[in-house]
Amino acid sequence: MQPSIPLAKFLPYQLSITSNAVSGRIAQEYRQHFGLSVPEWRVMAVLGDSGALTQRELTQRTLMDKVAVNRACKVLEERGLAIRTPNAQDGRSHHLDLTDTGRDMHGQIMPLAQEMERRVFAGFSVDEINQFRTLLERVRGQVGELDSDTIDSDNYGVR
Amino acid sequence: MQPSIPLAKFLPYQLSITSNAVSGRIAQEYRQHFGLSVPEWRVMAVLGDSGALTQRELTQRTLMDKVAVNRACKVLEERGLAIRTPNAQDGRSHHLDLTDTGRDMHGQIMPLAQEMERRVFAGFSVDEINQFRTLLERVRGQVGELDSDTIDSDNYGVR
DNA sequence: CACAACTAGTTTCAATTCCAATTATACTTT
DNA sequence: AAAGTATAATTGGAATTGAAACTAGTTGTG
Repeated sequence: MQPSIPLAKFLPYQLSITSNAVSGRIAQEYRQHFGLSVPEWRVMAVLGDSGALTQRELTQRTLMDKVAVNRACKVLEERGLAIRTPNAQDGRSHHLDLTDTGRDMHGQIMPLAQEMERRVFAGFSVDEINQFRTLLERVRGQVGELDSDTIDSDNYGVR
Repeated sequence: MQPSIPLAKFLPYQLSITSNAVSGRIAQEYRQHFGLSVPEWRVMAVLGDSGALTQRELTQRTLMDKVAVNRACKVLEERGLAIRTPNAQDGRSHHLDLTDTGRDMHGQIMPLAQEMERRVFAGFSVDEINQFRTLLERVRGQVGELDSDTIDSDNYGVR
């Protein structure tokens, strides 16, 4: 029998708990300061950055589920932070954009995000941060590759 | 007004989507091959590694919610993969351990985990893997630090 | 143009997750 | 040893999530 890795050494586990810790902390800040959930925050960040978009485009850019995007948009609209205007090119969708209030909030939100990023990566050199970013991207690319083929039991454990 | 980072460049976001991609992929494998959820898998991994433990100890070692641990244990017991025996030292808790069947499955599970890890990090050098591990640990430590103090609005945006 | 196939957005429902309350036992203090 | 406090496990219920169904509008094809 092979010696089994302890869970704590298992990289996907480390990745998961680290990500949860960071996300949890950030979610807490957004909630406290602005009463925004993470999906709501993401939609605002993208809208503030690109101007009016459809939900479809938001779904692509945030990599969130379309249901999550839809709910976030609904909340933002109800709170008067965003507004939907009809899409002349396509009657099924609308353009979503920040209102003035929303744009104001966006102006406050982004510095908080940057401050959080700065704090979470405090003590990292610029090189380390770039390295980290690169590694994350490569991992993600790798998972994308994997998604085509499935592991079968004749196919693992042996090199 | 400060220029706002596009969401895609925001490190906590990159961390989150990468972690989700990896976790999602791994969850899928466990479900397909063994019908196990991630919490169930984690409990099995730890038990197979350390021998009998109480739920409290499992909660500590997996960093999961105690409810999640409790439910995972219940399922494992029902499936005959683990068994609870009374704890002579403390009548409130029991010792949880893998059954022979559970131990068998553990023997199959760990190679799959290792194969997944290998695939996700295929193309990484040993140095890069260690680097990545170290960076993750440092980030997590940093978030722990942060958890004591809260950001207030007079306190960010300015270096 | 009519019909089929497709897509954006929304709703519904079921599963999961998370918090708070509960129960049973253990420990501490007087 | 009785009373109060603390802790392990469990349960119940509310909130969140995601998959699939549904609606309305669009695109492509004969």
